[in-house]
Amino acid sequence: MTDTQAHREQVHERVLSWYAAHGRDLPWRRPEATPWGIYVSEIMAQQTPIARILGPWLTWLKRWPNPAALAADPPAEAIRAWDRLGYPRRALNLHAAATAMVRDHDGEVPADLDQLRALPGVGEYTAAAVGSFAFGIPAPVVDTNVRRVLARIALGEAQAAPSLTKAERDLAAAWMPADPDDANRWNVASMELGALVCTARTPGCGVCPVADLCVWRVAGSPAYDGPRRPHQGYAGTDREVRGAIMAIVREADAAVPAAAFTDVAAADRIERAVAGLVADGLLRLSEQGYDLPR
DNA sequence: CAAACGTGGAT
DNA sequence: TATCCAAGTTT
Repeated sequence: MTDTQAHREQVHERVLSWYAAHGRDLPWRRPEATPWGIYVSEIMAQQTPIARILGPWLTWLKRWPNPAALAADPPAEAIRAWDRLGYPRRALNLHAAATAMVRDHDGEVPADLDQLRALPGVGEYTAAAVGSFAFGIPAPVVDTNVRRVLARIALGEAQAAPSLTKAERDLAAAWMPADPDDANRWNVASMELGALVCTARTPGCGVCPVADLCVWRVAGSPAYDGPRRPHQGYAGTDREVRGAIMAIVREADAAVPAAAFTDVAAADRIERAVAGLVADGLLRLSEQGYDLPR
């Protein structure tokens, strides 16, 4: 009974109606949301909890309602507006992508998977997500939520492997409903199920619409026995130093001298972090010191 | 392919 | 307090 075509269709039905009743009313999901708004939401959501991007998204879209508006401002403004969302290269990428949209796509978000994928900061996931949510292209959207949902429902495993495998891509593709509209709804609905019910830490199997169809659940929710995801530390890393330096430069009114960073860490670590930030284009060295790119 | 890349809330 | 985890991408 498990993982047959009939099983999948039953799961589709239940998850789609669950989403219709319980999906969140996020601003980029509303009918009036533009491809640009959806694009910005996807970049902001990379490795970042949805709750944390809500405010910044509203601010961002009000200030830069379309790609041309953002492209008209210097990258420094995008980096400042990004504030503490993390991975500030995403702000730089967003600005560069807006510039590319103006230059190559008539100021619009391209409605094509390959053209999306060619934009800076857009990988396999984001291209599929923007394609599906903004343009109705029924590409499999395989994010961390979908991976976990499929691992449990279809494979009977508590969690997905540490990194996306070809087997998982194939599985996600096989699970796509044949009808394009259903496929696009399945993308957002299965992601939402993973975000709200089929969560990593304490899954809400008691309220899950497909608990009785879940291979993992039916097997008694066995513990994960595969390889663990490598632990990503932060304290003592260059990332920590880079973050502290960027915070100082963001909040300064003018270029700051290197001396402004001395309290952040040991001199050699500061030197390495600054060099990296300059190489990444997040920092610029002028006569007066370091500032954001213009 | 492994490792780098920010930040903060939850357990 | 320590670790985990969050709509990934790039090199």
